[in-house]
Amino acid sequence: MTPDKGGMETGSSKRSSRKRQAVLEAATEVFLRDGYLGTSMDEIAALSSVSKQTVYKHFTSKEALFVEIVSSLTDRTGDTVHSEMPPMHEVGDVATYLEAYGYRQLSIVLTPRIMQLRRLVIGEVSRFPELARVLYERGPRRAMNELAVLFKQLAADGLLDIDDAEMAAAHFNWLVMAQPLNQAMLLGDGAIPNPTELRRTVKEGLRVFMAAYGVK
Amino acid sequence: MTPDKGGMETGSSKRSSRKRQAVLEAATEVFLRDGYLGTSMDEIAALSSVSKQTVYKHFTSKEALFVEIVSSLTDRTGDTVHSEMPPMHEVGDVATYLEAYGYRQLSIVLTPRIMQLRRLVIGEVSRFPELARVLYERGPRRAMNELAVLFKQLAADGLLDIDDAEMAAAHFNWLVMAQPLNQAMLLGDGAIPNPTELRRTVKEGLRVFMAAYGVK
DNA sequence: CATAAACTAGACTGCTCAGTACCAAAGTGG
DNA sequence: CCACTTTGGTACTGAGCAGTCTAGTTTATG
Repeated sequence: MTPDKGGMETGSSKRSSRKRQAVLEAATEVFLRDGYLGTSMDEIAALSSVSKQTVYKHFTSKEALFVEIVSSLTDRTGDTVHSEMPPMHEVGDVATYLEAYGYRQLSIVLTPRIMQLRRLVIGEVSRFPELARVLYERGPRRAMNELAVLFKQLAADGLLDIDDAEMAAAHFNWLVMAQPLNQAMLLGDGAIPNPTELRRTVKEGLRVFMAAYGVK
Repeated sequence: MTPDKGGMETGSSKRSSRKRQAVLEAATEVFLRDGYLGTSMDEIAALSSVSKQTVYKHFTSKEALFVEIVSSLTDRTGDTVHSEMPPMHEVGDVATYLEAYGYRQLSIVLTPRIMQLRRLVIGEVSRFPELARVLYERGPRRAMNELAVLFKQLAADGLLDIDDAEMAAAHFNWLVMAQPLNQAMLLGDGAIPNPTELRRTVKEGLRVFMAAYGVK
């Protein structure tokens, strides 16, 4: 038994959690690069400068390590996307706000690391359906839900002409994201557009959106 | 040497090509189900009721077999999508034509087999970048190119108000496809919408498109 | 029926891998 | 400074896999 007396239970010795962190970082890198089956525990141990024994002290199995890493990445990404966006308290007009929102969204999602995560999870849908479901919920689903809430408010304020807020959210989301996302998905990280191109994508998508949902 | 006298060179003996076909079908099923690394050549041989030797007589390696299967599937799918669509010789109005086009597109792409192909290829982007590139070219890229041609014509005829036909093609394509595609991609084949829902997706996407690109 | 080609069955090579066992070395806490 | 826990290194188990090889069997063909 560990001498776990009383209160704090942060992480026993400091060394242990340092090692754990090293394993997590190395495993993240290798899994993202080579996929689940393409990754070996020996490689993870080597890259994290840790013995295999230690890896198995912190994580019960390859599967557990994989699930932990993907879940953690998914959570952190989702939180990054949906943090600190001024809640539309009169940032000017609707179009300006939506343009900033869309550009922000795009530049976060179109990142090599996040694209690799998406590819990894999609490739493992049949082996780890839960991970894919979570990625969907915390990714596009969450974004569209929050957009729908915003759109309902804007419609109530007479700033947008929207019947079905969920549908409008999907339209906005994909008008902005779909083309660069799907392109980079298949053509690789080298096909991630530069900021100038992303700006244009957002502007043009927003133009279409406002033509359909803007107040005349 | 094979007694290959003179003209025809269809497929030497008939048995050989039957076996070859059996291997292709079995391999397609297994690769789509278990992925590249998750598939073993023994399993393919067993499922096709053929000896391993015969598998290797027809395909030089696992990699070659995989490439052949994915390429073939990609080609056939691309051809299916882009075949026999009446070339808009006055099918009525533009909206009706585009709605039929969009629905057709959606119902072909949102099929378990094609979704699995997409997932498979995306999961192997780093191992087989060529396959992903080809899937992109013959899939969305090709669809959008042909749409752009159509749009240029329609704009010239004064039936649509379009500046950038490529951009408009991307908008139409993703307004219709993005939501159900991305959803089914991550949530699995059980999340493929039924025809009624697809109809609605197309109608609503088209509504937005026409609001932005229709002539007033 | 004879001959050559294709096929089958299964063993086999050489390799990789997940997970475990063992022991010595090093860090930690009192 | 001493007991105790955590590592490191490494070898090992048991399994799977790509690809080859051998020897015998089936099939097509003239």
